[in-house]
Amino acid sequence: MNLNAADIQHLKGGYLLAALSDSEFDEVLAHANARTLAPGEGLFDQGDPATHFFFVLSGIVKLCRMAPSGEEKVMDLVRPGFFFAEAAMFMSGRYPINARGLEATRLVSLDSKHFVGLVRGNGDLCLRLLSKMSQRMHGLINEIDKLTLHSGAERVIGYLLEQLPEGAAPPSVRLLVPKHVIASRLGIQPETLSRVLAKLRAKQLIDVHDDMIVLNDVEALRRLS
Amino acid sequence: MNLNAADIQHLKGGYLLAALSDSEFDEVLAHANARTLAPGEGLFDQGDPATHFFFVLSGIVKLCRMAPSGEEKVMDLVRPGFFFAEAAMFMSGRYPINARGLEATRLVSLDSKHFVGLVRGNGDLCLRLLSKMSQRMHGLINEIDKLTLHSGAERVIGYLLEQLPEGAAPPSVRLLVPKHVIASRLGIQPETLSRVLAKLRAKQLIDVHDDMIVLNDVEALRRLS
DNA sequence: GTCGTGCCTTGATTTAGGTCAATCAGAATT
DNA sequence: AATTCTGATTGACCTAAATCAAGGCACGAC
Repeated sequence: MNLNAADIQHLKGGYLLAALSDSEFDEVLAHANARTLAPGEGLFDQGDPATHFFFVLSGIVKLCRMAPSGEEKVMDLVRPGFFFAEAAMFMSGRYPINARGLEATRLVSLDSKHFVGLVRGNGDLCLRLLSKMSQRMHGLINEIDKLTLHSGAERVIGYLLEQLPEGAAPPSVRLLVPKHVIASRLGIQPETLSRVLAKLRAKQLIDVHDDMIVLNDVEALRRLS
Repeated sequence: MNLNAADIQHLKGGYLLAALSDSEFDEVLAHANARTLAPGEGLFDQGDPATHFFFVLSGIVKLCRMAPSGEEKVMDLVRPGFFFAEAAMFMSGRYPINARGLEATRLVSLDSKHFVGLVRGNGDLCLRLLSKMSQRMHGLINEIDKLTLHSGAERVIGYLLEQLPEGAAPPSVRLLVPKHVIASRLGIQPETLSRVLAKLRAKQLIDVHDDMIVLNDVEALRRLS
């Protein structure tokens, strides 16, 4: 086993496992392994059998799909403290997307089959899972209508506001992934993202210093969302 | 109780309830009511407390969201034999979308709270639910990248192929909802849908007779998907 | 140093699709 | 039959964003 005490504490705090008793948690741990990803390294591909689900310890995992043209669309960026691929576990057993490390990343790999067995005997955990999944579904529904109902500029502003930490003064966002990745996440081209930011800067609504963006007028931005 | 024997049979065949024992099913039935919707009549609105989930007996239910501008975006069209709003049940307790009858519609309304209580004691049912929800999540993920990666024309073709019944000869699709509703479903304007269909017709790929569309070359269409 | 290489920005051009408006057909109402 | 209404179609136009292309700037390698 290659997880240290801090990792285990981290993992225990994750949404899905918080409902487990100590003995259940230990059992899950017995079927868990730490793993590292190099920048750009693939973890699994769309269509692979969904044998495991994962928890991010450090770094960032990119969940994306490939268009027939070869172009890739980023579906989600998973940060430390979050699970991913836990939904595929109950399905036909295939991952619906690709997962790859965006930078050097450490994660925990958990055995799907074993976990499903555990869930079968634990109603509370089961409900927690159901809630978690429907939460993510609402997120996806939101995503869909943002993509269809809102313009590129509105999506950019929405993303900035989402990323804004609670009481940060001055209100600012640090982009911890390259801009072209954010662009893909928002369904636009890097050039468009660049232009949108330039426009917002021209209107004095934000200041951009490299990957640090200061929101000068959160209220005004929220109105434009 | 205003459900007849055929309705009950229909309901029992629905995905979520097939896993129930007879006594459990009867219990659910005791908390169920039939309901009718007039064309355009609202069932619930985005933000309403999610007290019930539903099963469509006949007609079509439109699940949609309102843009700030007042324009509506159709998220899904629910046909007879399918459940909806079952995901919201486990969540914060608010519906994330509006539901309204697209035409005269009969449906069964089921008590969420009661059903959640039932799930708590039934591991099998729980897993079935989890599977069902992750299935729908995959669908939503697909939807997202169709919207971002594919052009309007491609989405139209994809929709036609989806609607195509299995061994229909000649391969044809009957549009059972108005074209402007389909357009919204696909994230385009009615005019654009009209033009796309006109273009496909010009290329001899389809024939349009009112709401009946004949696919002359399924293979070619699939290549364009 | 200088040469790459990757990432971002900026400009010029093109294009898919939205908007506006006119027309038309079918269904419903008088 | 005349009339309004609703939805579909078509055309003319416009706009947001993609695409193509050219630098700029920081970084590491040599």
